[in-house]
Amino acid sequence: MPRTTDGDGTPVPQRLLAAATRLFAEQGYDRTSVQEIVEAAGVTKGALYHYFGSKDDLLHEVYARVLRLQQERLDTFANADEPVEKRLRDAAADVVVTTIENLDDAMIFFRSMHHLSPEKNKQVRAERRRYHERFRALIEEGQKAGVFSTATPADLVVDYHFGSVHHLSTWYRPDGPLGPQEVADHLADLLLRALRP
Amino acid sequence: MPRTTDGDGTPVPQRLLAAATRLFAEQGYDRTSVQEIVEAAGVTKGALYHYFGSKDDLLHEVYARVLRLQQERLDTFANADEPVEKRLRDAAADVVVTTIENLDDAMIFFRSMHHLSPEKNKQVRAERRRYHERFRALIEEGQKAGVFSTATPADLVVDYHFGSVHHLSTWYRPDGPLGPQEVADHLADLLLRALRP
DNA sequence: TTACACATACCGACTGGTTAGTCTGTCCCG
DNA sequence: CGGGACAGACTAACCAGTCGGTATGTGTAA
Repeated sequence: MPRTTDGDGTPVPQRLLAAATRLFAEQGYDRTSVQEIVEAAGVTKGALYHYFGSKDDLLHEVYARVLRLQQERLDTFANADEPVEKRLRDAAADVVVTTIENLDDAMIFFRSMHHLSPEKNKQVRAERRRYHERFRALIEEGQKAGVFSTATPADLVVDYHFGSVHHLSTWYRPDGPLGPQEVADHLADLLLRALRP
Repeated sequence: MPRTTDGDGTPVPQRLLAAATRLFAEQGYDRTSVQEIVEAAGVTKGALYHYFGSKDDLLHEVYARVLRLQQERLDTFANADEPVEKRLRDAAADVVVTTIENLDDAMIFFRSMHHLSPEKNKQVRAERRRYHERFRALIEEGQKAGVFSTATPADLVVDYHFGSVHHLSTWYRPDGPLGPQEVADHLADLLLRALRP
C-alpha cells in the first residue's frame, strides 16, 4: 500500500494544498511556516518537498486552480446562446457565487499576489488579463449593440465590478443575512443598472 | 541643535513613517525589515524604537493617518448644503481622487490589515465602520427621499463602491490614460447610474 | 515462486541565514 | 549636569530548504 493516502482517503498532495490554502487565508503567506502546513496535513517536510518545489510553488498552485476554474466558467457563460445582457448578468453573478464559495482562495488571490516569484507573478497576471479581456469583450459587444451605455469605458466597468468581487473576502460572512446567490443577484443588478443606456 | 531634523529639514519620526509607508507598499509588511526602514530614513534602530513601540506601531500610524484624512473629507462632503445626489457624487468621487493620490497608503490599507495586532486591528475596524456608516446614511437618505432606487440594500451599495476603490491600487497607474479626476468621475457616475430609480 | 534491484514515498535532524527588539553607551542642549 | 535623542552591537528565536536514511511496492529473471 502506498502511503500516499495514509490515514484518510485523500492523497497527500491534495491534503497539503488544502492545509496551505486554509492557513494562507487565515494567517497570510509569510506568517505561515512550512512546518505548520505539514503538521496540518499530517505529514513532514520530506513529503512537501517531494511533491512541491518550494513554498512559493504551493501558492502558485492555489492561483492556478482558481484561475482555471473561473476562466472555464466565464467562457461557458460568455459563449452561451443568449442575448448579451443575459450573458453578462449570468457571468457577473456566477463569479460572485464561486468567489463566495471559495472565499479562502479569493482572500489569498488578492492579498498574496506579491508573494509570488516575479516569474510566476507574471504568468498569473497574464492569465488574469485573459480573463479580464473576455469579460470586457462582453461589455463592448453590448455597447456596440446599443443595449449598454457607452458613457464609461468598458475597461473601467470591468475593474469596477471586479473591485466589488475582490472586496467580498473582506466583508462577506457565511453567517450573515445574505446568501451567496442573493449577493450575486444584487451585485449583477448593480452592474446592469449602471450600464443601462 | 537636536538631531531630530538632521540632514534635510523633516523630523525623524515623519521620515521614518514616510520610508515605512513606501517600503510596506512596495514589498509588503512582512518582507520589509526594520533595518531597511531605518536605512531608508537615514537613521538607526535606536531612533526608530525611541519614537515607536514596535514595527506594528509604525503600520498602525499609517492606518490612523489614512482614516483620519478620509473621515474628515467624507464629513465635509456629506454635511454640505447640497441635494443628496450631489453630496453622494462628490463624496464618492473625492474618495477615489484621494485614494489615487495616496496609492501607497491604499495598497497598505487593504493588503496589510491582518498584520496588525488583534487589538489594533479591532480599533481600525471600528473606525472603518464609522466611515462606512456615514456613507451608508447618505445613500439611505437618498432612498427615503425617492431619488435613489431601493432595489439594493444600502449596505451592499457601499461595499460595491468601496470594492472598486479598494481595487484601484491593483490596476491604476499614474502613467495610464486616465487622470485621477477622470477615473473618479467615471466611478462616481457608475455609482449614481446604478442608483437611478 | 522467489529473490533481488530499483523507484517512489516519505521521515526528521540539521544548516545557514534572517529578524525584531534590547541594551549599553555617547553626544549635545539647556 | 541631567535628560532627550539617538548609535550600533548583540541576542534569542525562527524558518526555508537540504540531505541521508528508511520503508514499501513493482518489475523481472532464475
